[in-house]
Amino acid sequence: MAKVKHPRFDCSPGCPVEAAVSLIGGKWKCVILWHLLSEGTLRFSDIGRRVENATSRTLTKQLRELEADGLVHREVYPQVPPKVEYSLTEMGQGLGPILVALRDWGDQNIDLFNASNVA
Amino acid sequence: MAKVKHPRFDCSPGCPVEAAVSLIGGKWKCVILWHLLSEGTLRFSDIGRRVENATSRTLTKQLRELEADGLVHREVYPQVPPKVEYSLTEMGQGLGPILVALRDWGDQNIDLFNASNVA
DNA sequence: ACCCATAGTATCAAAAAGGATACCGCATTG
DNA sequence: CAATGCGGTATCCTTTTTGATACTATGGGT
Repeated sequence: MAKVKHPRFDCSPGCPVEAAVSLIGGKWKCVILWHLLSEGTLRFSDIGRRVENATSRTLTKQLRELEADGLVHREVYPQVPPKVEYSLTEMGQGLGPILVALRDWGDQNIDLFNASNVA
Repeated sequence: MAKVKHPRFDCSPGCPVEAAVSLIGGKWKCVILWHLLSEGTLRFSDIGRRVENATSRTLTKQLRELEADGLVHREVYPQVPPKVEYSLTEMGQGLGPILVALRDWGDQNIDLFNASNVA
């Protein structure tokens, strides 16, 4: 199910670390994944509301890539008005520890960012 | 010491997860960090040899960003021929758990990548 | 005298990512 | 009847990132 044809994937061939970052590296992907992880299934517009500052085009692209990479599941209900639900696949759920590790590190060091990020 | 003025940093303002990925998101940064973590101090050319496929210009940029972000330390020896050593700062060492989490996840799922990545 | 290694830089070009804006059909709501 | 929400698409543009290539100074080895 997963495609890793993103360009950013030719370090040490088959390097699992780069493989992983290449999947979560999009500008909004982590935020999306985080919300899906903590809130479960969400509709497109729900995600949009949680990810202010992202246009719907951008959001769509990020979600489609996540889907193509096998991290999220996209369920389309053939209704009008349309309804599309996004949720994490099993593989996507597995990202939990990574996101937690990222958050922990960020929390510990974000004061340094703010301190030197005054400009 | 750390600057987070990278563009990719305006999700939920101050989101620690995005802050972290924005620092390790460069194409070669994880590989560099990984080598510095497992091998300790390395010279520029040492890194270059471990990161085949990256031009020296690209390598320089990645390293300088890592330095500006406070993750690696750059020690210049005023010699000829030049000698420059790179090592992880304390903050950089703290990335260990993240890299391990990424690698673990990648290892568990990389077979899926290969399976569907035949093209 | 010649060549190589070191740690880059400079310039140009290409590609990839992301954003702005406008638009769609259709049903519900007012 | 008009406006709104839904889940996008289409088109264009700008920014960001990465790569290719050539070049630098110097000192040591042969």
